Amino acid sequence: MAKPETPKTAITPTRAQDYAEWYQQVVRAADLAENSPVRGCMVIKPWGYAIWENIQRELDTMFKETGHKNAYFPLLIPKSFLEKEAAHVDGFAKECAVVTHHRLVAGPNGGLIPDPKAELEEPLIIRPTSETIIGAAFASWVQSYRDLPLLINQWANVMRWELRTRLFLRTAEFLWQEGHTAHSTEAEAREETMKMLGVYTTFAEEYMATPVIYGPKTAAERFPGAVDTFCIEAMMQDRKALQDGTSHFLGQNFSRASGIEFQTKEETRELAWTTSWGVSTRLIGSLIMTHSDDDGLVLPPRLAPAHVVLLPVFRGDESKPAVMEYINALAKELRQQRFGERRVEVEIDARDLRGGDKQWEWIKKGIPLRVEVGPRDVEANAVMVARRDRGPKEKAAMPRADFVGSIVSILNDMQSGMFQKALAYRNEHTKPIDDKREFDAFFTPKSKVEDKAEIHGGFALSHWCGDPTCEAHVKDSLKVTIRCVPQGGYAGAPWADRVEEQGACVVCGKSSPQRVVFAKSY
RNA sequence: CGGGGCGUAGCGCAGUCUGGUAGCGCACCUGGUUCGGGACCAGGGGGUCGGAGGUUCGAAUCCUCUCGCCCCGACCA
Repeated sequence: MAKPETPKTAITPTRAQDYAEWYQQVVRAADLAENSPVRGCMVIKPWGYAIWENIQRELDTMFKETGHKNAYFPLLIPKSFLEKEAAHVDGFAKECAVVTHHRLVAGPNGGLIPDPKAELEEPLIIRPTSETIIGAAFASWVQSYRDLPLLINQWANVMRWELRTRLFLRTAEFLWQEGHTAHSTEAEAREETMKMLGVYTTFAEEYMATPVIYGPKTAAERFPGAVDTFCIEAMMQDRKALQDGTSHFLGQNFSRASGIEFQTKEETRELAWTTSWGVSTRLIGSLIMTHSDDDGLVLPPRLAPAHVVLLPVFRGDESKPAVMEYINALAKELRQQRFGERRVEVEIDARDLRGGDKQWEWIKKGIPLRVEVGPRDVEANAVMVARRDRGPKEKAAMPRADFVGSIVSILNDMQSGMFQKALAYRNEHTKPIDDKREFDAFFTPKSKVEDKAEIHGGFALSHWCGDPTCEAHVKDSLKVTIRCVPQGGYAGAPWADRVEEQGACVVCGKSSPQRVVFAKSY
């Protein structure tokens, strides 16, 4: 009996059929994470966590190279701390988990209830972000201008009681890093803000193979309590924008709230200027939606948990020892190669599974290279190499020495190929638009099916007068927001020289100094 | 939190209207034939039908209340 309908793709539905469902299926097929019994919280599985560890390692190196030190602050924040900065309260109050008791007792109907006698005098908030608790520490650390700048980073989990969650993109608890710095001058704090935005841009482009547009947010999109928020924005394959990272210039708002004061050389007392900046496990969602295809995950080699899987092919048990010996030796040779700051990471999959199943499993997990080794290869001193950026059936025989000698350049080639592909896609779907009707049409799906609109839109480079009313109008009518006022990240794009043109606001027609990025977003 | 949909084996589903004591495909295990490949034959294991109450001789099925997930909206890294 022949299989009735062999699907042409490993992931069902495809991106074009149902992008949101495709995303979920890729996460599952690649074994990255799953929903946990805890509302809105995910279990990050080994393959997914390994990606996060790679993100962490590379970023951590970059933070340290720019002078930052890691530290750790409490998970719980006294409610009164959060109340210190008015805008901050407004931004986060609605999504805070609150700890009110410190003991459980047996309840009337069995089970446990919080002990009424053990209610906390002051509730504690599970940190949604740590500006206030770190601010309190900074206040006691900083006395003199000689104590500045203070350059701290924290790797931590935070919790925001999100109403609608999606694995990696928005979970109630997520992992991130938050940099917090304090400076003696505004100029220096602003410089720090931009420096870290630059670090994120470099990381996105060189490690995630993701082109990003960077620049300031509008006031409406600003971090609660910040003077200026800057971001890096990437385009997903459904052409929606995803913010990959943010860097905030906090002015003196938080130092005023937390009392971060220092004595200057001139013996005056001044408030420090602070910044904060962060990226989260959301980056993994970004990776998935930027690069993956209808056969599953595609990983940039620089962040892949492993670069190559060796798949032994046996013809009966008698060939097994020779093949395994060959594979083990090959693995050793490969691991001696260095790819970037890491060695070449090799998986050996000798599980007693059918070859086809194994191949597809690794395709779905997005490993960059699959290498088959069978008796014929042992005899010919060769390998069969398949690349994740090519078709699933496409493979090529290579002399073993050539493969070992060229694996690093193959991985580099894949890495840059992925960036170029993502860049071409983003540039293609970024359009200068001046006419309001064209703008509306750009963001309106053509299909009449309400719940499953086709992939449409992209980044509209349009003029905005700066009036929040015009911004709100676009948001209300089209669900489109201003992602950022572009300052860079688009050199060489066909439309690059049109960004800084003067023009007329696409909503009201008043004059505008430059184009901004409008898009639907995650 | 508002609107819609859905919770039945690891995954995908049927059965629910018209209560009668749980089934299909894939996955998993065993044996065999295959196999540089998303096999085939035979046999087998696995489910308190999301949870709690209720109606009934009898509930996956009817009623009430809950919890969770997905999609759309508001909010957001």
